Amino acid sequence: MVNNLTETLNFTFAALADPTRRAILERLSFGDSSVTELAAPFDVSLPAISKQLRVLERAGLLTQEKDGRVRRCRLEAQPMKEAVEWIAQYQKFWEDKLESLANFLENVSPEDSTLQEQDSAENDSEGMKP
Amino acid sequence: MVNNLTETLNFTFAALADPTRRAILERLSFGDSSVTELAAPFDVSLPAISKQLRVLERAGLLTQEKDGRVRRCRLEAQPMKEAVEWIAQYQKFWEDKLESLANFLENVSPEDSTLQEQDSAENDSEGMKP
DNA sequence: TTATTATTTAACCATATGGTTAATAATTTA
DNA sequence: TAAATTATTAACCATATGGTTAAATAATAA
Repeated sequence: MVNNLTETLNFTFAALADPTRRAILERLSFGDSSVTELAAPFDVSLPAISKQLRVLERAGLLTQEKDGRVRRCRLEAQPMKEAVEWIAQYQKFWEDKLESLANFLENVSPEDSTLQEQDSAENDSEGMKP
Repeated sequence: MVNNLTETLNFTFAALADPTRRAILERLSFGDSSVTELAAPFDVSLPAISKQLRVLERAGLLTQEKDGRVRRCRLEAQPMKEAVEWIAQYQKFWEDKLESLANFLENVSPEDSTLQEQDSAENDSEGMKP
């Protein structure tokens, strides 16, 4: 595990950059899970998953507890909090963007100024709950 | 630039995983900047920074606008919003943790239950504004 | 005790990343 | 026009990443 902010952010963002690892975290958000269970949805070998778990562990996003021959994996969300807090300093930049868009729309067509989240759902399974 | 959520998250988190790139983004949060200006604080070559800018561009976190022989770099925060929204689904996990800690402290010493952010400031310059 | 199950470690491979120096392109200044 | 400035591209290198298969370790079941 990691002790200072810079390393926490390095390892946390790196861990979150892989879709398999993000899917593993989503699975764990429904409850603790064994390694085999975690590996099941993916078309890769168990050692591959084992490596992904090391990466998540390094970031402090996952802990393993030995329970007989099974290892119970648990989500640890704390590093995400630090990641979100780092990103939060930029919030005003994307909010400003939205506000100027909102203002633009208001000026152009005052009757229809609803801001709609454009959802590029095409070819995208992120966020699917199993 | 990137069109679907999974790729946005892949590239955005990957871009944020490097401390040099995060520092570049912080610099840009104070205003647009040339490549040379961006490179100045770092002890690496200009081509190295140029590569980092490509990574930020790939994630849609930066745009460059040609202005004579200078390229004006600009922060684009939108992908961070998507990153934060992905992480936000885990918010309750770190909040629950804090709450149970708060409850624990209340039970142990009801007079001194203030939650203090432990700040491991040692060897850590993240978040320093230039 | 011998299998079986769960998981990791070891050794390897291809590709990605982050850095270098040298050369090139484009623009401005002298 | 020649020189200087800004930045990129090219070619290269070391290390990291994400995958593989085979072997090893540990615990439960037969």
